[in-house]
Amino acid sequence: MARAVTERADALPALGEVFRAHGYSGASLAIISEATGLGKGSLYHFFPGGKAEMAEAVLEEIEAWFARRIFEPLREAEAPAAAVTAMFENVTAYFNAGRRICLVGALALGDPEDVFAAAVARYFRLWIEALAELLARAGVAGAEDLAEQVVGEIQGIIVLTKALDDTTVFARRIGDLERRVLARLA
Amino acid sequence: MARAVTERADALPALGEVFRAHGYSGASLAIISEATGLGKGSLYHFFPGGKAEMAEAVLEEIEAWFARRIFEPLREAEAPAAAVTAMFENVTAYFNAGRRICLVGALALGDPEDVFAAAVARYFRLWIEALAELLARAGVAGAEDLAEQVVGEIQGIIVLTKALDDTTVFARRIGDLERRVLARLA
DNA sequence: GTCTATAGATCGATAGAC
DNA sequence: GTCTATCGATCTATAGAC
Repeated sequence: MARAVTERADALPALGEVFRAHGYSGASLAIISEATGLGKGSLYHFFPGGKAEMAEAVLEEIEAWFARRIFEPLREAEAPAAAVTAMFENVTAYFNAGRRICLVGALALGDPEDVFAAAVARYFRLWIEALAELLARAGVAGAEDLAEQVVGEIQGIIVLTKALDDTTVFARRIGDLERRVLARLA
Repeated sequence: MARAVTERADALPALGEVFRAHGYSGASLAIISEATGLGKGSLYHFFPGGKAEMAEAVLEEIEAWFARRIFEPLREAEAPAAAVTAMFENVTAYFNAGRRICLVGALALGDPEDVFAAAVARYFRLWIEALAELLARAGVAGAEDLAEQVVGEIQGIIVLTKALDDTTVFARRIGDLERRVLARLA
């Protein structure tokens, strides 16, 4: 039996899935309440700022996850090829091999009034910087350009996988992308 | 002075921009009414099915535009390099050099209950098929793979450009992508 | 902390005058 | 075809008992 929801952080995973499934505007408090198992009273107790604060908390958790599992390993890596492979493994795990979309990317496209624009921009900037730094250390020419291309391409793969409702697209395109990046390290 | 709205089609451009800016769930009839200059009475006169019919009509118009300006030229092209260049020119024009997002991609990520899933999937399938056919005729090995990669990468570029709020990302990445595709034609 | 009840606004959609 | 008025549902958010 899962631990009961006794603090904000316990509700974040379910909150993330709700926003992924319905978008920010489409995620009503009724849906959120059902998905988290928390009544409105509890939700506003944990998130006095309402839906906006819930989404912000989810974005913070996502950035923390990527910082720990993606950005920092890239910065601290000593073997570039292994670091690239590890990044794609973690990306594949996080996006559940294409069954899960990127909430940050979805908010980039669908954010009403750009309320989360700063957090969205920071996520992508941090990712590109960390990858570019690794590629530069590996002696790749145009490291910044390649990093920008790779991070963008991952987002495109997620869009395409969801659009075609076909997870083989994700596996095929992520595998191909990884091979192309590794080839640049030689 | 612009022609008055006297038929469905006249309202589609404004409708498209509303859905792009607010998403499907976030586009309320109040916003739609203001953006189109049509009262609710007129909106329901033109679109008896309400918001869902408006979005479907927009998607149909988008597919028609891409069919005429992107898919068919790819299929009918005799000079592959010129066709690729023309595709990227039309894509850049359509997405206004990165200032405009792809509504189909946004619906792929944010569609509630996947109401438009079939239209979304068809759009991407048609694009990939048309491009793959051209690449195969040009003798490119793995034409289907490259086409899938390119169409996905364009979506990623749009996401990244919007996320970073920087149209130089679009110009840089689309230019680079075009060069990489042209290199495969040699 | 969690619950019910409900406020107050806005939602999509309809009706009917013009 | 377009307008205003309005319906009933749903929305976010709050209040107050427990």
